[in-house]
Amino acid sequence: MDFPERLRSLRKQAQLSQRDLAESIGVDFTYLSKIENGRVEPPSEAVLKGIARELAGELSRNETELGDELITLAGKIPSDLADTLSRNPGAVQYLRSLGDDVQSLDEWRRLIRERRSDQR
Amino acid sequence: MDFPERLRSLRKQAQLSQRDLAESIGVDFTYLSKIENGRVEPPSEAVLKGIARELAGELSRNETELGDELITLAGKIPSDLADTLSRNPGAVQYLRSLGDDVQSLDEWRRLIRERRSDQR
DNA sequence: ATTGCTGTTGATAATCAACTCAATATCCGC
DNA sequence: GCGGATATTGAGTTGATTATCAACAGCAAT
Repeated sequence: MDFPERLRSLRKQAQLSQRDLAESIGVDFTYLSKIENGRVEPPSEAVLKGIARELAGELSRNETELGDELITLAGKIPSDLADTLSRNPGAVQYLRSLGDDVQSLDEWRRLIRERRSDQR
Repeated sequence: MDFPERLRSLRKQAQLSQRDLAESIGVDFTYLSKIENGRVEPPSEAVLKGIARELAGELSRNETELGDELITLAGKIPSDLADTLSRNPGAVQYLRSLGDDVQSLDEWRRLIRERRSDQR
């Protein structure tokens, strides 16, 4: 599911109109419409986080996690993570060392598990 | 060393004038001047890669690696890595799982070594 | 003291991202 | 099929990003 569909689906699950959601996050409702129809690029991270904040409650979901879902679906990198990356040049090298052969979601999950077991 | 200083230093090592370098990458030389003096933000990734391409030869350095150095010094994330990250939602989770306790360059180096030994 | 190279600066332009506003269309219960 | 809520569209605004251009200054060799 792409970002526009996903947003519309989540908003409907939360039983909010475009107007209601838009007003609660402080943007014009016509802008939400365009986003949901893919007529414009996904919005800024600030708006995405606003959406996550409003929807998380209604949907009983963790706000940060929902934010990350929306942000990555929108093709962006959460800015706190981006900051970590650009402050740590080694991190970029590290990702390059992984990048080519770690393409699937499962591979990333495996890395997380490995790391958890390392720490024990 | 910050980005402007580093760029000037590399350019001088390569024995190129601002004019020469600028022309070879297709920007105005006055723009390079401003960049080296920190009068403007570091340039786009396209320009940074152009710089890396031209300097790598002169300095006998790997072009991609030099590009990464410049791009991260400029406070950006190489776009191919950014793409990998946003196409792999798990990668964001993975980085979150590392982020807090992997702050130093040495830690990232250690992760790279660990991974290399895993593969053998 | 002029020529030729190098670097710096101020003003300004082009492009793009992220929106808003006014108008119009669609849907839905009555 | 009317009225009120809801959604869509086209045109325009604003600020940031990413540069260019014209002008000028320092310096070194001729």
